[in-house]
Amino acid sequence: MARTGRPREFDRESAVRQAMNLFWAKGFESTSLSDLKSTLGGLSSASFYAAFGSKKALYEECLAEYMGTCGELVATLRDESLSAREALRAMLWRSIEIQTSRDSPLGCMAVLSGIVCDDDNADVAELARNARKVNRDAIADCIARGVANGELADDGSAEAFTLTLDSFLKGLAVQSRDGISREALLRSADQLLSILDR
Amino acid sequence: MARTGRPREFDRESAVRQAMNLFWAKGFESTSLSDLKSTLGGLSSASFYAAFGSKKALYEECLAEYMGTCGELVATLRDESLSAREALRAMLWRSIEIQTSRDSPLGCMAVLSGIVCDDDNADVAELARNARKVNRDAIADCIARGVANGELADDGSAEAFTLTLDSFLKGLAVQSRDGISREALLRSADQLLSILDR
DNA sequence: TGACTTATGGAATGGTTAGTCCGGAATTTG
DNA sequence: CAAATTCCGGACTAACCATTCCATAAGTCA
Repeated sequence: MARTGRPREFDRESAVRQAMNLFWAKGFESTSLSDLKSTLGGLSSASFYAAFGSKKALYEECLAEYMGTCGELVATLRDESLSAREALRAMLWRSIEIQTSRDSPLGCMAVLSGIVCDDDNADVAELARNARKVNRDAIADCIARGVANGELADDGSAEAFTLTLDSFLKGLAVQSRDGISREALLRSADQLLSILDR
Repeated sequence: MARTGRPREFDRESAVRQAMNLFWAKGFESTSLSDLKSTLGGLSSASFYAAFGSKKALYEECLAEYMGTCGELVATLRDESLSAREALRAMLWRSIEIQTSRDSPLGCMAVLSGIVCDDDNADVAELARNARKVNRDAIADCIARGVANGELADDGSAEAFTLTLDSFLKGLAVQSRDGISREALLRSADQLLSILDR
């Protein structure tokens, strides 16, 4: 059943992707409605609000889009065809590749776009925080899997290693923004994994 | 020679410290002039601009204050009475203590307050970036010192280790904001240093 | 005392913010 | 064809933004 009424003049999906890149690059608060409207093809306020509801609602959509594409690490971590160590390494490499890619903003949207906020945007900060927690939990699960199948030492260091990896991962967002090269970060990631060699 | 003219009615030094806490907690852009004026004792616009020049100038002062006090890690790293490893460990512990302290905002001001910015606040972002670089260079120097005196292996991994530590350190800012406990982060930091035990 | 200097309260600046509203245009359905 | 539905351009709102201005107050110096 086709939709009745006048058809939308822009592609909503690609608009969300463009908005995602804007929020990713500038953060939630520094991205203004007029930024968004002009980037998404010069649409009017009426069109914007009819299509997306509000700036916050669009941000939420963009963050979900990000976590389902560029920021997607969970699938790698859960890939049972890889050993835990291979999965962790693949996750780090994938993340570094995306964070340092020139085809998208530097760094990680979930880290950069919603840590520091005005009080009345606390809900935006919480969305980003939840997104970060999803990744942290997936890292913990991956390590637990390695411990369970005997691949990793069962010496009580699993929680610490989760945080070590996760902190490093989040630091990458800043390093990428600061212009540290992909190659240097990759070497650093491999060195970090050598913790498992003891 | 005493200053002439009507004396200022507030303590400029303590005002800078209070402003530092505000910028630290909320970032540069989310901290508004009215936030600042009311927090610094309800002073007027005239008094604010007479004392500090502009919002950006005050931010610069606050960042310098931060780097000279709470964010001060360079002195620890250069402490020649400590071995390189001891210095690195002391630096990490000090940083975690401050970033997770309840007596000041969570996380690191140099990381949180100036990564994501509007285009016309690019100079603010650069101030914060320079502050971060100071710490990174100090870490590199400390590791170089350890290599030079034979304490650390001279196997070409120094640059990677600098980045590994520095990325972890910056990730701490996010973890602290996300409510990760001090104790867990300290365990994680010690695990990270075990890279040196190979 | 009077000249000078600096700080203060408060009003006013021009610009931007997110969001609303309305009249008209474009489409589907009957 | 007419009715119903949806979208669009653009004017509009009310709040907030950093900053400036001015008359006045409170000091020092000679």
